[in-house]
Amino acid sequence: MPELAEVEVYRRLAEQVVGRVVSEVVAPDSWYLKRGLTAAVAKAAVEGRPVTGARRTGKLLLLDTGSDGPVLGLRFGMSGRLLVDGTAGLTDLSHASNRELEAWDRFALVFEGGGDLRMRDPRRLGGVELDPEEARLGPDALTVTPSGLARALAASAAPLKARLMDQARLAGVGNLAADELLWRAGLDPARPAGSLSPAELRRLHRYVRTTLADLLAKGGSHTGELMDERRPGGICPKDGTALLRRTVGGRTTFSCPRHQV
DNA sequence: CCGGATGTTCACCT
DNA sequence: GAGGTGAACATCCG
Repeated sequence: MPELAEVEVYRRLAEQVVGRVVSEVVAPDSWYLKRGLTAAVAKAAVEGRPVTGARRTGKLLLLDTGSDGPVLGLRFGMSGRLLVDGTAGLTDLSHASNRELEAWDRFALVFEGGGDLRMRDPRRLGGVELDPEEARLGPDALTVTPSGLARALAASAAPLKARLMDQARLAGVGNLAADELLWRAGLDPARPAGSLSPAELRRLHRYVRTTLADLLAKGGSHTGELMDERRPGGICPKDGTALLRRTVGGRTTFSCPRHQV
């Protein structure tokens, strides 16, 4: 589920806990703690500290704990959700069931005075780390500049879609958003990333930003126009051509063989 | 029953 | 070095 749009919704939800003081860290699943983090270390690092900021770069949600405190980095994988005070940031799930089990709660912050922030993740593909290397991520796709995008694609033989989803070069574009924005931009996902003309680069930059903003405004990465056609027999909503289904950059990819060139 | 799914990381090839 | 592939995680759905 979570791509940039979903994580931005989570970030806005997390703003509700800014100003609250962490009374307890609940980390029952050691597998969910990444890069050597342990429950004991996490507790010692943030218990008693206030949450002072809720930021986001790409799909990484960052919680600040004061100028002298660590940063908590939250990743949601494909099935992770955020709940604050028992309320989920997203209830409109594309095809996931609405089954909810507390057994899937992998990490939580409990606050003084009540309330909590929980990560609920059935598949355990997400995780929590302390002081994530934010510099390892490329510029956020929602606000990337033309030159930032050009750098992400520069002189590469890799497929355009693979580069757009490379979080170290451009942060936030997931599989669904990549297909949607390339479809809107009329660009073939398998084109070598370095083969775009200056005009195509400008066009792509415009569609990266507007598509992600649009998906965010509609409430999720599954709200694109291409979503309903991501199935056998799907057709291009623009021209009715049978969509092409293939693997590009290791991920299932749908595109229109007529207008995406 | 089988295959695939909105993500990331890593080992192992070419 | 640059890409590509498959595995792992655990659950649900068609």
